[in-house]
Amino acid sequence: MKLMIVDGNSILNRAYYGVKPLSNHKGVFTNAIYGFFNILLKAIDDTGAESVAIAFDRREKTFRHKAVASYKANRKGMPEELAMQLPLTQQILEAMGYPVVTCAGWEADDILGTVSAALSAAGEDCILLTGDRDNLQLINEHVSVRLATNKEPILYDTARFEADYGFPPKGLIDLKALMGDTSDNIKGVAGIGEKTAMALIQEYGTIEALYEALPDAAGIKPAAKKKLEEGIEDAKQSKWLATIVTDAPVPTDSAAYARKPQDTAALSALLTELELYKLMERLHIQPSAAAEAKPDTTQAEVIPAEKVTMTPELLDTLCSRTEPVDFLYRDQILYLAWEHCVSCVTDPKQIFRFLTSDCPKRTFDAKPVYRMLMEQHETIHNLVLDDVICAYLLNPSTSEYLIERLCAEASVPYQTDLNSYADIAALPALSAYLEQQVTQQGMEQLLREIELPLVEVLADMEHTGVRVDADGVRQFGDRLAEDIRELEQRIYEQAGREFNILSPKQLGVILFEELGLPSGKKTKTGWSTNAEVLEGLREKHAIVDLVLQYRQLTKLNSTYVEGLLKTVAPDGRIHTCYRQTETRTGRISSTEPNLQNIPVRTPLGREMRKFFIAAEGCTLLDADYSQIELRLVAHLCGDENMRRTFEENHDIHLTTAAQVFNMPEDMVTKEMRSAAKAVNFGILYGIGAFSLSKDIGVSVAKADRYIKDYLHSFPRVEQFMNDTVEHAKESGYVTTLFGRKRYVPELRASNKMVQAAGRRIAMNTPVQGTAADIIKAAMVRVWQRLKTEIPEAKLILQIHDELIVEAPHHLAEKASEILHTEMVQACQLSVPLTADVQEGQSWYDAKG
DNA sequence: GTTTTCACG
DNA sequence: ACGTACGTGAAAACT
Repeated sequence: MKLMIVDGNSILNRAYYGVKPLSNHKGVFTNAIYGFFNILLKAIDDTGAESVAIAFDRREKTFRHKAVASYKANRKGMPEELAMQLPLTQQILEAMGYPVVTCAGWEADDILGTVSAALSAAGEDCILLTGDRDNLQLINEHVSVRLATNKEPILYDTARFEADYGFPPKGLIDLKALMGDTSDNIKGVAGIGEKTAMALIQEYGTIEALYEALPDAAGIKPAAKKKLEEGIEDAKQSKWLATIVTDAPVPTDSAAYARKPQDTAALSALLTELELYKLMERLHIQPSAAAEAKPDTTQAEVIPAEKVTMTPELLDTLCSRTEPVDFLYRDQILYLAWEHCVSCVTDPKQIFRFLTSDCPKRTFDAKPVYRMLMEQHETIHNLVLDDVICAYLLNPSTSEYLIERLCAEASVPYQTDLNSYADIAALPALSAYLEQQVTQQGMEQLLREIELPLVEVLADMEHTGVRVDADGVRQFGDRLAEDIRELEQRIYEQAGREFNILSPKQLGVILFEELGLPSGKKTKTGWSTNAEVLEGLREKHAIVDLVLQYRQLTKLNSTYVEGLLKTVAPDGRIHTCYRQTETRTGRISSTEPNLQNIPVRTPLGREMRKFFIAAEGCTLLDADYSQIELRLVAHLCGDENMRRTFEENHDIHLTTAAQVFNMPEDMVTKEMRSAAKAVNFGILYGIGAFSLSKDIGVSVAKADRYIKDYLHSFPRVEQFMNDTVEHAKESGYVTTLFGRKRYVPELRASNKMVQAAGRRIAMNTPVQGTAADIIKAAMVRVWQRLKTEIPEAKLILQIHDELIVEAPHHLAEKASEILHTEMVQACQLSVPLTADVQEGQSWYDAKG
């Protein structure tokens, strides 16, 4: 019966700093808990431990023998976000049945020391799980330590320890006695650092042996000798402090740590409340519906759903209902729910009959249903709610929306035993809850006028797709392949050997070791070789430029040429997938393929756009908003100078430069304008001097000056940013002009870096998010007008601030007028919105 | 499965 | 000592 004893505090601590911020929707932090169980469960799997005990500190006021030296007095108190996760972790462990061991006045490592010493004395093996190297002193032939690190855990036994340190595990105590440990308030011997201490312990083994040999030790420098002599009392006291005790009053019989039965209901309730769904999956735990009473309507009667046989007459009745019917369309079966009844329809004709009937309908994720119907030139009639859209509006930061999870959060009973009917049976109550929440949080208009109508618009855009000249793409790819082969040879020549140019690791070896180029920035795993670093090395060696070219060409070839060709449908068009519940700001994203990042910034990359072409007899209309985000800043903060610039349609970067550099506009140079432009963009992201300086190639001090001057010139901008952050700190979230919400839990973190990121998020989201609201509103308006006035013209692409319509030549002018009008009128602001519309046979031509 | 790089707004 | 602007998605290398 092999026991694993876990240093709970140490593992929780490591998990907290190792896992990015994570919290449930109420702002309870969960990252440490999540990381803790990942480490623990992995360790149990890997080591095959048969029983597990988890020790935690209980550092009560009770003075213990070591208190005299103000033991660990300077160890900082845990950050609040970590402290709140500690009792939760213990509760989860207890629900799982694992023994949680604490002892008033003793620390977790004392418990590890005591139990492991007792077991090994009795000849029993055990494993210690910890993130603290101090515990390595406990290793002996029966005790090994699994050390959790930022990367792979290391399993230390005596042999591994000696290989790493050059002395037996007990020597670790002596090592600390000499070199000290500030985090544990152990001072060690003044003037003796890690290097010297290592050498001494490797030579002498213990401080006792060292001091005995000291008077006539020849190998020790006189200076070190003197320090050692003076520090003898410190060394002795430090050794005592560094020794983990083995006599804590805890059970030392491994039978005392047997696992108890798991309380699955309690475990499920805890994990559901914390929204730790990944962990629940790993533990095979179902989310629980009764986590907590919610302060709202849907507490509701738990009337189990009744399965009803569908008949033509019943379907008729449903189709003419005036109350909403919930449906789900899955695997070509239509599931229906109404008034505690569930049923299903399999006949395609009947499915169409229902979906195109007049009765109000609700579903979870309508877009695929629209897509299915559009194949038959049909559409859903009278869709009044889409649950997945509501769930996204309520919290856009969720990675995945599942009916079962949402039910758990909404306290809607979820009857797993209904099997394939479980989702549909839960839908009526879930729909009611989500709709009520959206309304309560002031997002009803956003839902009704923008997001819900947009579902059909996106389905239609996907369905229509965009025509691609696949042969043209292939030829372009062939040209690239030739150039790539040539570059490859020249790079090998320069390097003196062949290697994988795309491997950052191998490239690093070539550049920084073999060619001896100056290595600057590092990533977690090695040297950074990104474009920015390489740009700086261009002058130093001819290979660098070739590598940059190679990267550009291979990127174009694999991501765009090959990637795009894979997705061209038999109709010669690409039907991208627009994702409406993906981004935290409200933007739409595009996948399979991503058509929102087709190259444009370099001449070669831009060539790609020549292959996105209009259908026969048609032309492409490309319309983009001009500086919509800066206009929004002007509107949101109410700065009069900025407002006037846009009102009079002046060059914003030029007027900004004139303001910041305090001079008339005709004195502003090109460089000054481009600096001002960089500042303007920086403002949108929550600028920092460091990044701005890199961006425009001036000193950090100068960049800092620019920012200060900017904020001084536009005090309302600074005021707005500050107010937004303050409001977000109080309420926990930020909103857009249309009421879209995003929670910013980062602002409540104690880590300064995380907090700073939270401030930038809080400043940027209202701007980026409102721009997203506006273009979505424009899309709905453009789509509706095209549909009724010129149905031959189709909206086909959206690239954040740009819309593309495909229209027959003779209708292009009318379509262009609709596109322009609906875009600029999508929202009334204190500044005008402007949109430029251009026309061409290809995307390249239409964006000249 | 994670990391690095790079494409876009 | 560290990392350094917001929001995305895809491919290749690496563990």
